Amino acid sequence: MTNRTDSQSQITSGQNIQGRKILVTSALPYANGPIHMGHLVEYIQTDIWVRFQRLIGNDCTYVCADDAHGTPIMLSARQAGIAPEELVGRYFAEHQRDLSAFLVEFDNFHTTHSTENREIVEDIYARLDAKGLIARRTIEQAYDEQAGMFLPDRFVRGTCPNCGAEDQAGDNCEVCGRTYSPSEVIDPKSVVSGTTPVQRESEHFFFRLGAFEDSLRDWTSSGHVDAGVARKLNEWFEAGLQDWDISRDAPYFGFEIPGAPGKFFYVWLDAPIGYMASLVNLARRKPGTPDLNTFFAADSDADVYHFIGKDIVYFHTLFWPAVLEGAGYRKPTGVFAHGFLTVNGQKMSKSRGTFISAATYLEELDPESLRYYYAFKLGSGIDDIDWNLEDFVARINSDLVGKFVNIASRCAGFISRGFDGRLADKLDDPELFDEFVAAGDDIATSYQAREFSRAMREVMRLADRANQYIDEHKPWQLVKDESQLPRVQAVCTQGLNLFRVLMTYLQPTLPGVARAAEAFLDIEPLTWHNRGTPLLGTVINTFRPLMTRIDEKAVARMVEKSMTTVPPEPASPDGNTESKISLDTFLGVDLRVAEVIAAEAVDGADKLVRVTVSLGDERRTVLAGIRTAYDPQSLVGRQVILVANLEPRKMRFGTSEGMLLAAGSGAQEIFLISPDAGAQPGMRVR
RNA sequence: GGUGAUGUAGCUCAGCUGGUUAGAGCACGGCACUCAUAAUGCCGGGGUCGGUGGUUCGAGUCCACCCAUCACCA
Repeated sequence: MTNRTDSQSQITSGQNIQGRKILVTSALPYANGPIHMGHLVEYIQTDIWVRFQRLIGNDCTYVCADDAHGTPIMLSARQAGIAPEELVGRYFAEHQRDLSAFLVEFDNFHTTHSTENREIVEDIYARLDAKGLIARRTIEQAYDEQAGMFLPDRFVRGTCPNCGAEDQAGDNCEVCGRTYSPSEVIDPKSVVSGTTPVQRESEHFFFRLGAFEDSLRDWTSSGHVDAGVARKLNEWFEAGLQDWDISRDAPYFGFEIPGAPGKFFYVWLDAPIGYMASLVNLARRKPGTPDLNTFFAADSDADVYHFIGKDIVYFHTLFWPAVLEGAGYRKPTGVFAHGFLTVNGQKMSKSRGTFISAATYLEELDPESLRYYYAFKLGSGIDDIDWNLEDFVARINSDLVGKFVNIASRCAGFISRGFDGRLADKLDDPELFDEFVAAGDDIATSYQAREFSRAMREVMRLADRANQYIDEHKPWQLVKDESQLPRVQAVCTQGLNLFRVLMTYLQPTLPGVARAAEAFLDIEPLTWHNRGTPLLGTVINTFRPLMTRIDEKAVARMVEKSMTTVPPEPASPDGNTESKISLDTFLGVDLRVAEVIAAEAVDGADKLVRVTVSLGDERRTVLAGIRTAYDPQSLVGRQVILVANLEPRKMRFGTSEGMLLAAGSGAQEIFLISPDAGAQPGMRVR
């Protein structure tokens, strides 16, 4: 970077923020699932920032793409019985539909599975290789012989070598938190085929990240990332930078490495390059738009900003800048990381109905409500933000409808009814108007620094002020006195002008409302610069509600729709029975009255009984470890309680489709639970 | 396990480099108004700023330890 203080101030203080040529990206959504509320934090944050840049007159290009490669996509497609290209194609359309419904406005949305991306990836790889930055080494990796493929760490599961917890991922244990390699796992199983993987050798290609340590230390400490991220990066520097494995063996959905048959580029190499590919695709489709060199040439003086989640900081602040530098490109101006979304203070959960997809949200609620709520919560840091549903309803109804839109709503009627929609020729209180205009400087600084919550608070403070102003002058009383009519017109013109200034400030956050407001006021698109010129003497249109209140029932319906019957998460990883669960968690367990219609001892297992139960309209087979206490024959005809939505569990003797509730410590001490007389098979227990 | 972040009124959050009686919005109580999508305005109750100890003339703000929650560990 040639100008350290300049780029630093761009991030932190909001100075020198105009007259820039800017490229902005959001991280690429993985083409393996729908867009959900967590994704939207990032797209909405980025979109608001981009719209702000354009509003103040910067030349801002916003690109994104689907991240289409990698093992999970390959396996999902295989499971669905379709080609990966087809799977990816479905999400490509769906992702764009959902994001655009939330008013996220890309200049281009491309895919990493594209000719542009292949060209750039191959070119960058060739440049790195020519500089001796690619090392080749043989490594040992878990291999699934039945599926005929090498297994990523997370696709191996087994017993933790440290604490003995069962069914843990191949790279770390959720119970004790220890990290390890898949070869250390006890009794490992492939997630793909269920067989035991073997260790097999393969040659891999590595990017020599360590060669960039000095450069990266310099880059990360000179204002291109926020303080919290810089602290995190320090940890990694302390640990030492290791070479980065950028190749994967066939079968793999991705780009084959030129000159290395059967070797593919790792998805995380080609994903960020997808930013470039999207830009190039845009330039090819629309002549006259900026091209790759505009932003990425080593001597480019344009800005490049990446918005990402905190989980992928590593890739964007170490690998990516190093790859760029190694390939002779410039490094990003800023990498902005945000936190995760929690809902009602907890991780999004399918069983609680808080794992909400964009599509489900849109069935019930207005996208701009979410944009405002996120903006109200977002700062520049990597803290998680919480979507508290109750607070959400109150916030939108009170801030947006009760305060902000209300300013226009309560003034418009007087102007329409009394003055044929014509505004007064001068403001009633120019000083107050100027105050509103002046506040825009701080608000701009907040937007620029991604302190959206600060900006929203300031706008709402002004909205309160505007309502106070109207209340002080009481046009509804003035209107009763004929001689005061000019005052009525002036006061309401003032109110509408205050509204217009605030609408300008909210335009990045509420672009749809802004468009409707422009139509209502019959004005050209709002800009930050023309906000100081009051709207006088013109005719406005009839006011129509710009936003409507949220009905909390709609929120409840959305949660209801998002609820899926999956087993609840384990109460507590350390097995602590004292820990509390929520009512929702408990209700996630589907307990049913069941009648035993057959039971037999399982050959070869001295504890198991194969129990067939009826739920009325459905039969289940359960392998129950109760033989030490019950004679199978004695069970037939009695009623028991079945955990009906337990994930089916494969055992050596077959699959168990549920669990019977029983008290006791095991062995002889097993006491099955039964309902009182009168219960019918299939009845829900709660 | 290591590292990091967070913990301020019922809820969601501000509190910059330590400085007079700790703030906002929502919720709640009272009053006023009736233009507005039962919106708005005024007044009010409510917090030992996670805990303990320390530095300081003075700490929500700095330090140490502890507790809780969350995240990251290529």
